[in-house]
Amino acid sequence: MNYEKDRVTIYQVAKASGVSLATVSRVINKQGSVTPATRKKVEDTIARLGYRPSSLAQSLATNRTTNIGVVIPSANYVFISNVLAGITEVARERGYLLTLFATTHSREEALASIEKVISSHVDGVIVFDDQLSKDDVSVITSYNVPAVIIDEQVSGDIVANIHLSYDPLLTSFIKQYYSRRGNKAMSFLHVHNAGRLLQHAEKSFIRNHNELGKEYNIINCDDSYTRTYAQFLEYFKTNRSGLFVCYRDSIGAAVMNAATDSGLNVPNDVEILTLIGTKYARICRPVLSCFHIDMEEVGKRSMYMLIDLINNQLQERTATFDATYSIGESTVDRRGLDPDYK
Amino acid sequence: MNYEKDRVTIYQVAKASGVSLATVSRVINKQGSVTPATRKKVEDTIARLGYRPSSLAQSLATNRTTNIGVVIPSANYVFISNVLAGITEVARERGYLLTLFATTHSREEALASIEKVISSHVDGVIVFDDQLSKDDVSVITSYNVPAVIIDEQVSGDIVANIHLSYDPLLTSFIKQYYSRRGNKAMSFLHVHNAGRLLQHAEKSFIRNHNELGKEYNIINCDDSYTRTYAQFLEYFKTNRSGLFVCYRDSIGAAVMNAATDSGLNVPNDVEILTLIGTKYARICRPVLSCFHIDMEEVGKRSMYMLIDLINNQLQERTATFDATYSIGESTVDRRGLDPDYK
DNA sequence: TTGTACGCGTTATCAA
DNA sequence: TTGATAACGCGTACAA
Repeated sequence: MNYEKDRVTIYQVAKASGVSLATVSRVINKQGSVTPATRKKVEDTIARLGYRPSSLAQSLATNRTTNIGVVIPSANYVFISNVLAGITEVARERGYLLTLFATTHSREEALASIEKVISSHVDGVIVFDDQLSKDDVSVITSYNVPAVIIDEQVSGDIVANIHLSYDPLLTSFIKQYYSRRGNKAMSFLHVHNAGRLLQHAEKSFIRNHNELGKEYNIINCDDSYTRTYAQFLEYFKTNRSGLFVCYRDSIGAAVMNAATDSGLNVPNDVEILTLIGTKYARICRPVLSCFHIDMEEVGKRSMYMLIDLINNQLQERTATFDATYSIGESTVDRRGLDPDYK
Repeated sequence: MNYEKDRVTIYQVAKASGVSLATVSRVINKQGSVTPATRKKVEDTIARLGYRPSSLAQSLATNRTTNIGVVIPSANYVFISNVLAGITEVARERGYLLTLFATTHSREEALASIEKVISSHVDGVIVFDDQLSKDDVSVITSYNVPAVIIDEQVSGDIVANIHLSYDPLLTSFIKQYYSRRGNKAMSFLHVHNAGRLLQHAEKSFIRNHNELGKEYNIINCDDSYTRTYAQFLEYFKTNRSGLFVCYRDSIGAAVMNAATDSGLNVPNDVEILTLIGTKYARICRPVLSCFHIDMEEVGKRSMYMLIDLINNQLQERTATFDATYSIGESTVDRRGLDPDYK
């Protein structure tokens, strides 16, 4: 194996086949007319020399990269990697490559990502990042890069939005809870810097309680199973009941296990609701009740929308995914939610 | 916002600033000497025009992309996304962009990915894919692309390997189990097409049993929580005990929950061991006993090795990650494993 | 059907 | 300190 082999160029292939590089270009792009004989001749030398076209040069010449940028927090959450899996699948199927622009919880780095997106010449970009505002995203589109934004409304000619709808479900959950026989105090687990999705849910939680004139708690906790588990082991020494609305399954499981391990009964003493439920809600005992959106589907859909956007044939610029209530064993009420409940 | 704005080129910046494009190039690359006055002049027009250098053209000219390719199965496993998270973090910290080459369980697509890796001009590649053999990977390095291979041994000048070591731990687990008081029949859960890692473990499982002259079972199951749960709900109607070695936490949880829900006691009737344990092992009740390697650390390490490899200053071409035994409640023995146990 | 010549947006070498 | 000019590897009108 020759590791020092320099990149074989189209020019070398042309020379070795005794044709011009234009002909080689026609062969590899399968367009324009080429005699079967010359085609074979060229294909043979391509195979012999191990020629691989430089996508860099191709992109520069055609102004297309067949690369899609994906802006996501590097955070290692299951629901994020689910979105990524969906994006990945469609990308593979449609022949796109994915460039990852990972952000952190730092806003500066998020902005730096935007610069890189613009520089990188991607054909389009999918943004699923809580740190970026509308204006930040507009910068991208102002450079003529089509964008699909998940969970944030941005307008423009080459933008599409995907809306993740949790609020109506949460509203009806709260209202029905109190109207039926909600006797436990409700607490919302606030996680610092966990992003827009959680913020919206928290606002909705508070608003609903205010409207109903009900007391509620906001409990600060870390976005970590271990620490939240420890925290609630302590908590349940003095508090022996409650309904807890949690961000992710890990957090919900932490509260639930802490309750169970404190000798409390779930759901009779303590109820748990998880906002972003994944398949891990089901492996818990008791099974976690959760709100659920198929994030892989969200990823697929955003990719399909983006491709249509790129090809200028996107009809509907907004897609909404409604969360559903996955009834587990960590809540008392098993009747489901009426979405039209007033 | 002007969406029709064409890409501003270095040439336009030069013209607008009244300098040559060579000077602009010096300014954006901060090298060569430029008068503070001209520098400011250029920087101002860059800001005014909203110029962003094309990384495409830069890469073509410098023959460096600052892009790292990542070849992983699109499969949506937690341990894979953990690796990706580790890679991502170091990439961000070191200013590399990531290009994702997702493969499926189809070998053809895996080979297609290799072609794309070569075409894409990445500065290096990290391969964590069970479908690719040594020879496939050698193709990449033969094109002068440095590579770090996870869980497969490939040799060459510009290759580094990361070895995930489960076998010794599994061996001592099995030996100690029988030498102490292992009275339950051991079963290995075989998942079709789950890749090399599981294959190795299965081989090791069988070899150890043969050496000890012990009976064992191989049980085929799907790589899905739901289906495996259903399967074992059925299974436990007739089989009321056993020790089950499972691939991932989901599978282990499926068997465990099926056992518990069948009125069996874990670990007294049924014991469970998970090979690739993640943090989700701990949210289960009982807590799953598992073998564990910090996959995020694996990702980070592979990135560090690759960067060193690219810069020609990698000392140690092989890194080994030894699995540790995370003792949970799904196995009877809580004494841990002696790695030197014969 | 095939070849010539130019452009894509940079970097880098060499003069000035 | 600056400015021409030649690469980098390819696509593509246009001409032959």
